[in-house]
Amino acid sequence: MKEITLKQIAETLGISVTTVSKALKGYSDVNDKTRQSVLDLAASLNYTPNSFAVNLRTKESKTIGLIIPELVHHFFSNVIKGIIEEAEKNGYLVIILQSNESLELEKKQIELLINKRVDGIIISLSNDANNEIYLQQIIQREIPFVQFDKISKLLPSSKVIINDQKAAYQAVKHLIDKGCKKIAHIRGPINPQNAIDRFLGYKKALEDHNIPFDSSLVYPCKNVTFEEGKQFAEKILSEHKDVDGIFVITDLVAVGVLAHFNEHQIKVPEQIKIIGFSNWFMSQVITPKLSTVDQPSFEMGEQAFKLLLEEMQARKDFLPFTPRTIELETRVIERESSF
Amino acid sequence: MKEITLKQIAETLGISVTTVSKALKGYSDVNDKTRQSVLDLAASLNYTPNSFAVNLRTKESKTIGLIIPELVHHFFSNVIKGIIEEAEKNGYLVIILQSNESLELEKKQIELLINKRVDGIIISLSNDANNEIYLQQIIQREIPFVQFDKISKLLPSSKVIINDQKAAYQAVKHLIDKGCKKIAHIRGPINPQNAIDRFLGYKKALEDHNIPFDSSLVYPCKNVTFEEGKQFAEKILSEHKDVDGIFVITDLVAVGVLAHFNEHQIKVPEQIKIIGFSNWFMSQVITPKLSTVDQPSFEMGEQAFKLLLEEMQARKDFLPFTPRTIELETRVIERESSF
DNA sequence: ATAAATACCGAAAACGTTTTCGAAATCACC
DNA sequence: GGTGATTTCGAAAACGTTTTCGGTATTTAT
Repeated sequence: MKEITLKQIAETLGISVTTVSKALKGYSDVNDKTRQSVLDLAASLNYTPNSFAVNLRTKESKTIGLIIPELVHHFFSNVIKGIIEEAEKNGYLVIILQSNESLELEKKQIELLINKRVDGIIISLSNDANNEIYLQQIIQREIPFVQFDKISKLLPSSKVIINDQKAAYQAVKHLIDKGCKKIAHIRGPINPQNAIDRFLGYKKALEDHNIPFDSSLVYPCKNVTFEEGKQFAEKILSEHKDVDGIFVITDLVAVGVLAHFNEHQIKVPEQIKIIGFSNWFMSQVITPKLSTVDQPSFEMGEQAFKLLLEEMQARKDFLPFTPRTIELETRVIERESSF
Repeated sequence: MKEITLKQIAETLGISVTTVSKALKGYSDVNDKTRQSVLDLAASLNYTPNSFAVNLRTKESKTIGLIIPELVHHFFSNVIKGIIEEAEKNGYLVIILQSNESLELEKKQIELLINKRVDGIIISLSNDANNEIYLQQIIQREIPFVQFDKISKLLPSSKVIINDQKAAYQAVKHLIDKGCKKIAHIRGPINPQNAIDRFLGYKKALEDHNIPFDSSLVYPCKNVTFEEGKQFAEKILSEHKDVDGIFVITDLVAVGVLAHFNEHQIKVPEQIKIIGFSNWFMSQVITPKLSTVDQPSFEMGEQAFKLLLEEMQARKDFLPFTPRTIELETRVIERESSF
């Protein structure tokens, strides 16, 4: 069971390696008959080119790298799915790494991918990352590079994002429209851009509707977990009895809030209305069904790969490339938790 | 910004490429001083070996392929996480593909991975796959190969599984112990081995406890979705009013059942007790909390990679390798839905 | 002093492909 | 039959690394 090579085909056919290669690659300077005999033999031997050699020769591997903070997460799995499917359509494979929200790991993984000489890199940053040198180095080395969701605005690369500020604004406005007067916000960690933007959207919606902003109504998550949702729900109840609405950074945490309220006979939406973020599958399954902001995760993955492909092709053709940013639409989904 | 190569280092140092390579790889036949100068220069130039060339020369890429039926799935994301982490520890990267339960895609993807010459393949089969030729070909070509979860028993490869029959037996026995007399089973599709085994476990538990097996109490899923759970819940109620227990193939479907019962004021566990499978995170969040069978998904991933590594190393050293099967432990988790 | 052992280095082949460039052979045309 | 165009082919270089093998030069032992 030895590997079939061009050389073997050439020898059994009594022609040169060059001609075999050309025949297989559809060059015009090879006779129809010889081409046919090459194709026939290659097919019967089940020949496939040695990709290691092709990589070396062509300097590309048709493989891209993807780094995400956390794999086991509805939003990210959907993005990954979008990336993989779009990549496969275009003949690319995807190597996935997860940073576990660790700067150290993220750095190491980027170097890993660069050393592997992937054709491009897609990344959603860990919480603490920002304008780190190891990120700038990707751009300096002219490696095609796309950020999505959790991005560094400073880094001049292509990006796929939603307008977090606007989306949050609409979510909070929805609560206000439903009659809420005192709205708390369970926000994400301090650093990530999208947590900041959602917070700003929350604040602006209040101001635009003449509701005074009260910083004691803002509760920052550390790990963005179900458990934190339960804890903050309790804290909110004890610190601000008259809160009648909560805008939560993401559905998972909002479900924690709901769980706590269910256990303590707090009526949602009668006493407190809740809206989450990202339209997790489970949010329409629990009781009461959770209102949320739909975030097109699968499409985000597709677009991220498309942007990367643009840059990869531009670089290959030595064309100039200027990064693009794609902003996807979101929409409020009204369900029982904010009726 | 040109790529640094051994040749460049050799030329600036006035020595041969050979010596540079040896110095970097710690060969003993190179003088300490020359080694040091090579290491220094390499470090200052930020040299990293061209992996395409290394791959070609060493005939390995330190990359493995992983094919799963569906990425957006709590169980599979956890397995993937286990595989990636274990692989990274050992210097391997992971290319992920998803078959979407399509035989066609699965076949194409395996060929893709073989042509990419990955060092090994880990797979969880799509529902319809069994002993297909394209699977046998992996083994014939002596590509290190591990199956997990949804496996083909006939295929002589390493495997990581749970004892589905035993686990199902224990789940049903749990319902019986709790007093259930007429237990329905919402099972998986006809083909996959684990659906078959869980069904057999269900049947055996009934027989061992003198409960007659009634095939009209078995409801096979097609797509194993939340929606199917709701539909079967309704069907069971209309066809068998006196059912007092249901064993469901997986938590997601069981949550659908619960949702339907909640909507129609069927009391769980008072009227009907329910137990699911795989200990999905959500199962302890919904009301009532779902009893289930814990399936160690992360560990399954770790073990799968370890088995693959064993085989990869054996092949590299031309040692004989006989496939191993690792069976992981499961345990029934009792929660509110079966009190 | 010579012989044998050791330390250090480099030429060269090999991995398998792609592509350039020139040569040979065939053809068309007057 | 001679010229030029066209068709068809292959030699060779290149991608960057690893490893074998032999050759000096130096050291050690006698």
